[in-house]
Amino acid sequence: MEQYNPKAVEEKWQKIWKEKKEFEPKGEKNLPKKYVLSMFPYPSGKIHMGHVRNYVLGDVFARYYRKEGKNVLHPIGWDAFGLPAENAAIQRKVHPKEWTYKNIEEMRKELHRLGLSFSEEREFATTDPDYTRWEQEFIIKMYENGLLERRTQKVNWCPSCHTVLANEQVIEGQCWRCDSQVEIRELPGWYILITKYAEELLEDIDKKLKGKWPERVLIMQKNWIGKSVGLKFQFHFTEESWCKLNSKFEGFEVFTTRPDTIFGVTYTALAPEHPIVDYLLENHLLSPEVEEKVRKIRAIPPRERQSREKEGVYLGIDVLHPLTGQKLPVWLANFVLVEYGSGAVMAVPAHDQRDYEFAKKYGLPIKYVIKPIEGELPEDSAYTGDGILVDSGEFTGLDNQTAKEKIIEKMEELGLGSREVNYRLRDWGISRQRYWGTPLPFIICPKCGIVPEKIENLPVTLPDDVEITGEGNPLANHPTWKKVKCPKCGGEAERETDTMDTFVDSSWYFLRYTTDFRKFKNLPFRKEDVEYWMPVDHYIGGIEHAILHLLYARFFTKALRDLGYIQLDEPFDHLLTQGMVLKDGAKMSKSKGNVVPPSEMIEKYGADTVRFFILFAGPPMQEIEWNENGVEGAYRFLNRLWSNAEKVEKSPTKPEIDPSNLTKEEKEARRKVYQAGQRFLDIFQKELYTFNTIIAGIMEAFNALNKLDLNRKEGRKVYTEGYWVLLNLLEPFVPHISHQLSHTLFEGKNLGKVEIDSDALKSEEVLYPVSVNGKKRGEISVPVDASKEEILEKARQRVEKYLTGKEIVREVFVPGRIINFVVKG
RNA sequence: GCGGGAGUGGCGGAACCGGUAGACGCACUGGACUUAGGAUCCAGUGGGCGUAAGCCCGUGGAGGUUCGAGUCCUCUCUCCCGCACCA
Repeated sequence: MEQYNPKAVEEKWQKIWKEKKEFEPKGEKNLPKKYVLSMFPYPSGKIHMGHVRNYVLGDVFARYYRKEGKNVLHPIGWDAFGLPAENAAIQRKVHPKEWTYKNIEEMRKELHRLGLSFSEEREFATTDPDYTRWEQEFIIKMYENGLLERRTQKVNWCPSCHTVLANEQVIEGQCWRCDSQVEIRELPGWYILITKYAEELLEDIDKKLKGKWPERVLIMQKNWIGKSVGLKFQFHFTEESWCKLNSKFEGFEVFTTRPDTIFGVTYTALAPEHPIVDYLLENHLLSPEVEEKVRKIRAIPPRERQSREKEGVYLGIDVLHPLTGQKLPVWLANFVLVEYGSGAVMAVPAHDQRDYEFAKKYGLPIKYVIKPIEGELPEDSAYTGDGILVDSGEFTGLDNQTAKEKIIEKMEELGLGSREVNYRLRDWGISRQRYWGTPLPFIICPKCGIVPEKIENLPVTLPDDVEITGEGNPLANHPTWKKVKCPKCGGEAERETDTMDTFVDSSWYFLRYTTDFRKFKNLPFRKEDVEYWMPVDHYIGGIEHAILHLLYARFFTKALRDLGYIQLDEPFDHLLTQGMVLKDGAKMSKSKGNVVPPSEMIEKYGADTVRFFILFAGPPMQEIEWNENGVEGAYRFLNRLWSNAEKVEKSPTKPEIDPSNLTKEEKEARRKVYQAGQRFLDIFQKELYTFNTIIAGIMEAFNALNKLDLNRKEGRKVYTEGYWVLLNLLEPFVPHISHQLSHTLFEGKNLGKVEIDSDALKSEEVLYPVSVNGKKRGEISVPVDASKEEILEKARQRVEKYLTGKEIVREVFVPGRIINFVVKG
């Protein structure tokens, strides 16, 4: 037999699969379906190990389900808008479009080289005008239905990318893409009102995703949405303060999650950017010293304030406590956030750590209104636990949880406040002041205001003749592109020159795949196709998308549902977040110089070896360490698999085996083969996905086969049967070598649904460990049908020396498991 | 600080419902073949003691429950990840 030549084998099968269109989904809608999707890549031009792991995992699922006879949709596409294309344009003077489509070509080739079973007819790039056309329609519909608006507000500005970022894209004050320090600017922009779906997005986490998505992703999303329930109420100014403010402000609103501590309020605090502070400054109502202090605090960016000490100043105005009528000072405090709640708080230093520190610093009174049920109030901090109310008027004596409710009710009854739900989630800013993105299909008319582009004029496409310098917005700088007639009045107007965040593009691509859209051009996707294929059964991707992409995609699905496009609440049924591929304990990156290019590894060992190693190195969720020795090990196994195939007796049918003629070793080998098969099925069906242990089982069975005496006719039959089964099990993991061997040995007839010979799994002998007082002292092998008494007798003999002179207090016999004698003396 | 996850040989990792800890692979050691081997094959490989049979110890640490604990409970240490002045 020839030597194992992975390159030749792999290229051969990749060609066959491509020619036969082996991996296209079938049109028949009565077949049971599985939709397997790995998150689509940004076409940077080169694949990295993270991609390899991502797509190989998806491929394993896809191939498994095809084996099971399912109709499988396993598509690929390109998340192709984005800044790197513009950076390339600046650095290398290539047009973003040219650069992008060239990269797609290259990456498609590299992925193809891995033998991934993708559908080709469903492939597209988000930059295709066919795709942007529908996205623009969705955006217009959202606008018409109050889910999108244009407004001017403070935004995160990345000075390096020259664009605005969504809150989700700012990580610890830095740009998610380039790590630059983000600045706050006031700019007009487009906002998707994702906050309208905050409650549903939160609810469905427990209702629909629990148990099927990794727990930590769900927790991250919950935290991001950040729901809190409490009381909203007004503080009214004292007569004097009201006059001071020229009767412009009655008071201000606060939000608290601790209405039970309302009797402990000793002061109130406003955010530095609060409108009342603005008014005080503008109208010079502060003393020079106070004004200076306020200006100083306001000069520090909110981000930076976090790390600073609590600081503030009394603003010279006072409010009245809504229940006690007590006069309370109004302070400005640097720890109050303008964007949360109403930008003002009631301060309860006794029961809130921040208020406590502030009060201590400025000598403000501290009034305790909750007493712990056990123990004492802390000496030098706030008491934030539960307890009994004291000094709280009619609520004194209640436990604080009950008091929370009662106080809210009371405030509502008196018309002083109301129950309020607050979310941390902000609206999704989708404006990007860049060229290479989907144009926002709106026209700003001096007469009519904002006017959506007419649907029949979609898509709004990008001009090809642009100059990309990195300075300013290329579309805004284009001499003619933005100059249009208003679709409504026909007058001179201007196109919106912002393009969309690329996360919009990736928020619905999985719907597009469901339809053979080259055939059905007049729709973004067919309803019946979406109904059949969605939700995605297995979605596989990196944990870095835990919030960003996954939250946006969930929102988009719900929004499109409410716009009447689909009937679906959640897009992704099961989510698998794969761990990173590390090298020398660190993420592979150019700056660390520890990148292992997949293409080199494939060239050297073949795609099957790379796939095998990645799957064997650890469970999918866990990080794995790239280890060339391990790769060698994988390569060695495939070589052995290849060269030992010559011992197999070629046959288009599985050999018939009569177990009564077999030696103990032969039976054991068969058992291991079918155990591997059983494990294979269990790991898919029980949703464990620990493919590393399937592979270990296959290796174990393979080792047992190779110990057989092949001079015996029965031995050769068992060996052949073993190959028949194991090649089938290996096929999702290492498809090329499996198909090749299967083809030459069995005419490809062994690849199909995995079937288990359950008789082969049974063993005639059972091995029992025998322990005395829980310590293993020996083992016995007994026939499966032996009686309990026979087994115990044999066990007693085996460990006799530990029993003599002792009294057996108890004999523990767990059938099929263990024997334990408890002795005394 | 809050939330989540994890600690098992020299390494990556196995261990179903509490039932032989270390499957499988890497690395290592010895041997075979060989001019040679970094190729391949065979054998060994948690630690300690012992010529051996065997004995003792062992899943971060300390307790506990149990005939029996890597697995369950309490306390504790360490590491990783996420969020972080959200009222």
